[in-house]
Amino acid sequence: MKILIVDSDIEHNRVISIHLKKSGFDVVESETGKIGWRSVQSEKPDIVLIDCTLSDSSGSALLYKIRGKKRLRKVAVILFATNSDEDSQVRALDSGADDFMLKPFSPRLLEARVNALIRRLHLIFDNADLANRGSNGGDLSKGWSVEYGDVRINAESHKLFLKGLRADVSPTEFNILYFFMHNPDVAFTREQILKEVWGDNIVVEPRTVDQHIRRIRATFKIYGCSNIIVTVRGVGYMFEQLN
Amino acid sequence: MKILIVDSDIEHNRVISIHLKKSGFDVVESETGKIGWRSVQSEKPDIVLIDCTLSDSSGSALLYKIRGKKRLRKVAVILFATNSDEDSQVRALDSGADDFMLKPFSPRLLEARVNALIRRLHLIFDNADLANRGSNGGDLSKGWSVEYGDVRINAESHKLFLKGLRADVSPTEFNILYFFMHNPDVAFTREQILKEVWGDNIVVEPRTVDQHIRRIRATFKIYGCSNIIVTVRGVGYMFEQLN
DNA sequence: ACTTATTGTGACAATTTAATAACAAATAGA
DNA sequence: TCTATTTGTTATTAAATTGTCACAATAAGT
Repeated sequence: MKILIVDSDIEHNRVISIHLKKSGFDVVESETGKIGWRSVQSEKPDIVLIDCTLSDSSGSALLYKIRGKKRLRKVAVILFATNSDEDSQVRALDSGADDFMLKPFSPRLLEARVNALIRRLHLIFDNADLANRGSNGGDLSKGWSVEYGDVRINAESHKLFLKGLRADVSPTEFNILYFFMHNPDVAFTREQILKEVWGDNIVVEPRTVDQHIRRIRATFKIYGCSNIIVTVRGVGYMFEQLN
Repeated sequence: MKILIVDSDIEHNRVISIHLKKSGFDVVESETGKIGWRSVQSEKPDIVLIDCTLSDSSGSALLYKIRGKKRLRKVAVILFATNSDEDSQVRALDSGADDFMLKPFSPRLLEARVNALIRRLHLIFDNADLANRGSNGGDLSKGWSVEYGDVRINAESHKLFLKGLRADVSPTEFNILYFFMHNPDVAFTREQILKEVWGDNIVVEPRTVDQHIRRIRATFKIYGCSNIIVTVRGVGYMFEQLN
């Protein structure tokens, strides 16, 4: 397990680092947010520890950069702060941190929290096969039914109900809906949609997605359902769970 | 998402429960470790909150039981304790808890930590098993959001809320806001903003930033929000965290 | 007050992006 | 087979976003 520490407090840095190394972790250190950002990308750590009070850029800015990269979503992040009110603690967690610790803390406690995180990460790897069986085919046959407002979709029977009435949609339209309904309130690019619904290695023009969305919308309109698939300008489309 | 609370402190129990329910969680309560153990098996919660100081059996004993059952490995556990030294905190985490919180804490903080855990759970299931959680679920995909005063912004859904109401902004405006909200109280030059928001190698007149700021401000005005983006004369602009 | 530097404003053109429509290719059903 | 449906591509249209400028307003310095 590789841990990256981003902390400008060199003394604190050293204490933690030594302790973690002694416990068998692979430890890398950065003193500034800038270097930290580079290290995150090059070193590919499993866990990143960030001090919120960095000299050049705030820790939460680094966190936000990390969370912005899809490739880095899996890395776990623990934030530190020296003196913080509850608000900033909540904010830190809400903006994507996995844990938050108030300085000063003992290396032992840090290690305990790091280990707790690792246990979760292990579950991810254990379930990797589950997660990877994505996109095409297998995924769709599972699961029961999902319902949001007027829309109910049933995977097994491949049926779509609008306001309780059976509505007819083509297979691709169904798949798109199925995908969207399992990811409400997340905007996807056309490319992402293609990848998720069509499959990884299928080449289709991104604009094709527009057509299918259009057809789905038309069907919805017939049944008097409100626009459930919203276009997010500059991004793509999103299934919006009302309100 | 279903949460089971095991806590003999009824008052505390109630406060937490109400808050979590309001946030869309499915909440079940138990007052003793014995009942709690039965509930864990029957209710199949996603997350269990345990107060370490239960009347009949200690919380860590319940945790131990849960971790012993293979079927229950996946459930996340957060432990509470009223007055505990660091040692017991470490012990709690080492014996399998996902998180540990010192009482008293505000419901908001609890929710933030619960959400942090859920994000991890989501990564584990990676859109695949979410089908089974189905329909009624509150907003599972809350995603990463930042909030200051009247302003809340959500990266995944690309949504901006002002005073709780959905506000419409263009992509660039959104990006600027998103950037600013992750770097509160830091003044940036137009050049810096361009670099951060537009990208490294894109050539745009610095004064263009003014226009976007203007449009953002106009939107804020409509919703009666105070000037959040302040101009710093001679430098550029800054997102000011009100206080 | 005058001058200068800096920012706000409004109008407009250029650009980007999405909705629409029409059509060809592929697929499946009878 | 033939037909109807589904699917993907492309061109056109419509709409929204964006960048730029000239100029007004404002602040700062002398």
